[in-house]
Amino acid sequence: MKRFFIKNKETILYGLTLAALLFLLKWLELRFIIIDYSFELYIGAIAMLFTAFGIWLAVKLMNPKTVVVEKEVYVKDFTLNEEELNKLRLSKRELEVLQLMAEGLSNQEIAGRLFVSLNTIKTHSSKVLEKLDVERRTQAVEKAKRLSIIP
Amino acid sequence: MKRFFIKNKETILYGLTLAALLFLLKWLELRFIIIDYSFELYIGAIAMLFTAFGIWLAVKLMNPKTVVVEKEVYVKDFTLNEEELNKLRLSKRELEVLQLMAEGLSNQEIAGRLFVSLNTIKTHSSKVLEKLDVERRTQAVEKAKRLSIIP
DNA sequence: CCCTAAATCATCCTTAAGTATGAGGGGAAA
DNA sequence: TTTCCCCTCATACTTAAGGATGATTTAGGG
Repeated sequence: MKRFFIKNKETILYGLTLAALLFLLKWLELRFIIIDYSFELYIGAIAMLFTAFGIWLAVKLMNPKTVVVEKEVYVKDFTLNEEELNKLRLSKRELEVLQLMAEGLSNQEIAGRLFVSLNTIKTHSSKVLEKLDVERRTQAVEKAKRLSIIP
Repeated sequence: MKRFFIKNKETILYGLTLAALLFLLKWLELRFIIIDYSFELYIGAIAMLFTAFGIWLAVKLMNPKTVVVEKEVYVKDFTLNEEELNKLRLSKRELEVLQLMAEGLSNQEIAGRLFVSLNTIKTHSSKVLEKLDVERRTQAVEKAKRLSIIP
């Protein structure tokens, strides 16, 4: 119940405002008849009022622009950035290949180390480059280190 | 004169819109009298119209709200190991090439960055690999980082 | 002035890296 | 059971990297 109110806060507020305005209208209508205000003036007032209301509503609801400010944090030793690692969606094998790449091993050497064929490592390394959004292994290593995915 | 129009574009637009709406109102007024639309419905339409107008105006004119999000960037601290660097006897240019290698640049990109030909960079990089006693650039970068010759 | 190291560029060649695509097996989740 | 992802491997191809060698120019030290 409470959550319903919170969720629909803006809508309810809008409704209540309209209701309040209807009262105001009725009152103005009476005055309009009695004191003979000009119809145009009355409409003008309504227009002004709702223009203001629209502006208020837009200001309330408008999406804020986000500005990302990078804050440098100096660290001595390596702590795995799991958040970034999860974002990249690297498979276990792909991460292994990336780590061995970072040690400066060739694809052939990596294949030997993991007891699989050179072609398999080529497939993995291509996937790694793709997922890291780079074109060469040196870039991949640089980016992975920068993101603290590998030491 | 032209600049005046440009400068007050929004204000003029607002004025013209109001004028157009006055026409609309007059027209609606006639219909209101003739076909006997309910007064509340008419007011409601006006209210909706100007609410929308207000929203449009606000979106047009408002400076977007900015939200600053701080993103932490982890930077490892680096102190140059001059002793090791001297031992390697790398020339100034070779060190430059090594540094750009470490940033993940290709030989072609390094050539562009240093305003020399690809062949020149190939010569330099070969010398770097030789002096660092490695066979691939990934190894060179790994070793140079390990020896604290580059960050 | 001569010698040397550095920097530049070139050619020719080999090997490694990377791209594209397909295919088959296996395991986990729907 | 079917679907989906991972891992494996293969073929064929293009591009980048690396090795060997030689030439030219320029700046600095003896």
